[in-house]
Amino acid sequence: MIKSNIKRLLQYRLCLTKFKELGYSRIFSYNLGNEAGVSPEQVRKDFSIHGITGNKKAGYEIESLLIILNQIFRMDEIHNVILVGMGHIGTALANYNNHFIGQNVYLVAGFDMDPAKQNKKTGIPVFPLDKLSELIEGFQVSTAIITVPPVSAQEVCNNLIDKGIKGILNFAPIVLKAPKNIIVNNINLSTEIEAIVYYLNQQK
Amino acid sequence: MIKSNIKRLLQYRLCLTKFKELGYSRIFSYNLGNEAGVSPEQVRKDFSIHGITGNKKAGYEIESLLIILNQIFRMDEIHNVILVGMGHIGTALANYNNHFIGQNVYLVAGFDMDPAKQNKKTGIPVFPLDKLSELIEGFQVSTAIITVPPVSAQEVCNNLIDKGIKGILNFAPIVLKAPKNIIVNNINLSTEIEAIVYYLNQQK
DNA sequence: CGGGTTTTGTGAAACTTTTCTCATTATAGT
DNA sequence: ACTATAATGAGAAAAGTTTCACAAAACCCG
Ligand SMILES: NC(=O)c1ccc[n+]([C@@H]2O[C@H](COP(=O)([O-])OP(=O)(O)OC[C@H]3O[C@@H](n4cnc5c(N)ncnc54)[C@H](O)[C@@H]3O)[C@@H](O)[C@H]2O)c1
Ligand SMILES: NC(=O)c1ccc[n+]([C@@H]2O[C@H](COP(=O)([O-])OP(=O)(O)OC[C@H]3O[C@@H](n4cnc5c(N)ncnc54)[C@H](O)[C@@H]3O)[C@@H](O)[C@H]2O)c1
Repeated sequence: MIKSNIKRLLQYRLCLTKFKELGYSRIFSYNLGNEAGVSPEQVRKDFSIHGITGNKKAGYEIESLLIILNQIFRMDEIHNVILVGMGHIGTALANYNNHFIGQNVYLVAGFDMDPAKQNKKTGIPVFPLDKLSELIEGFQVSTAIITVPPVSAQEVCNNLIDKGIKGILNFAPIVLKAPKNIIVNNINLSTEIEAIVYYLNQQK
Repeated sequence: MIKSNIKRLLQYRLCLTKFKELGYSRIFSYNLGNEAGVSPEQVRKDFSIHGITGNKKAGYEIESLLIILNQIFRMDEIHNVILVGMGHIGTALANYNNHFIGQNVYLVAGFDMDPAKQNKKTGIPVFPLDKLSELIEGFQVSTAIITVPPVSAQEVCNNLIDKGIKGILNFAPIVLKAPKNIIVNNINLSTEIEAIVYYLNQQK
């Protein structure tokens, strides 16, 4: 019960917010599963892992579910995040800053080796790399997003870990190497598309 | 042996290209696994599922591995893809067009409801939605990327399926509902960050 | 108030994926 | 040519994840 359970809980949280906005106050595992694209049993198992219980026949109360989920994900604390590489993807993420779920994740600064990017107004202030230490300490940042070209990604990763970063979301199409105590999440958008193309070809 | 096996094969392919560029001609499961972030046994299992074999003591020949992987992923065929929603993420993807792995995935057109986006020069031509049918048929497109706000995503999805799209990569933070024969890959970038924050909090 | 219905919670079963183990064999060195 | 070595391939075991199945509880309605 590791990654997938956590990602599903975050999805449930999103769905519950939606149901709440629609005026619902209670929900059944069946409806939540339907919205989140999983089976009702999966929903109940996911909840039971975290000791979340509902009421037989009456399902779950949305409001209290959200309170528990917010506790699990520390939605009361602010988590400052930095972004290295203010190119296309980096800029897209920077502009999304005020949408990050629940507003408990904040992109506080971007970094780029290119001085031209350091002036660009992109939702967050952009700095040269020699300001890394200062800002990581100043904003108590422990999570970073890497959006530099693959050839520089490992070097940037090492640098970030050296400066105290503990969690990394990497968009460069390589698998970053890092000590086991560092949380690394590698996302490869090209692979996500290629995989769809593969499955479509299989169907034929 | 489903999604993860395929994603790993695509990653191996990327790593092998890199090793090839570095001048290597043979590789061991140990080295490939190391580069791709998995165990050597996993590499061999992944290969054996697709009937790929190497040589005892001498490992795998990179060139022939790449040929087989290219066959598995139909790298010889061109796969045209469209993009709906030319906002921040859509534009980032459009500008990445000529980098998509192996150059067998092409973004041929973007679509947006906003006429202002239809003029913008962003790597690919952008059209209004009423041109969907025409371009899907003209370019024989079966895969689409959805980068519209969540509130419009399901509607766009239905529209695309209606026009003949069979595979969808969705960036809107909802789980799209689609018939079982349609391949849907939902990516939620916010969740990817939130998950890292969660694991970091767990460590403390 | 009590029987019928609905939904939860969970242990067991089924299934999937990864790791372990080791016989086998290709290669390199002697 | 022979031997030692090093790596694969695959079956078995382990670990992880999802689905099944059903008892128990809460609610509704008569
Ligand atoms: N744009 C996409 O749609 C897309 C899709 C798949 C993968 N990716 C990957 O995401 C990453 C970013 O893509 P992009 O399109 O935004 O690239 P980009 O070229 O637009 O941006 C890269 C930025 O990183 C900066 N940079 C380079 N080296 C640096 C370093 N050592 N330190 C700090 N900054 C540095 C550059 O100045 C540039 O601003 C790449 O690894 C790319 O392969 C992007
Ligand atoms: N930008 C990010 O970093 C980021 C992060 C996480 C999730 N997302 C998600 O990705 C999606 C796109 O994000 P974005 O930042 O690019 O948004 P955006 O607002 O910049 O772009 C959305 C685009 O979609 C167009 N659009 C809206 N409704 C449409 C419709 N019915 N048909 C066609 N086009 C339509 C708009 O005109 C706009 O150009 C959103 O669902 C967002 O929640 C984005």
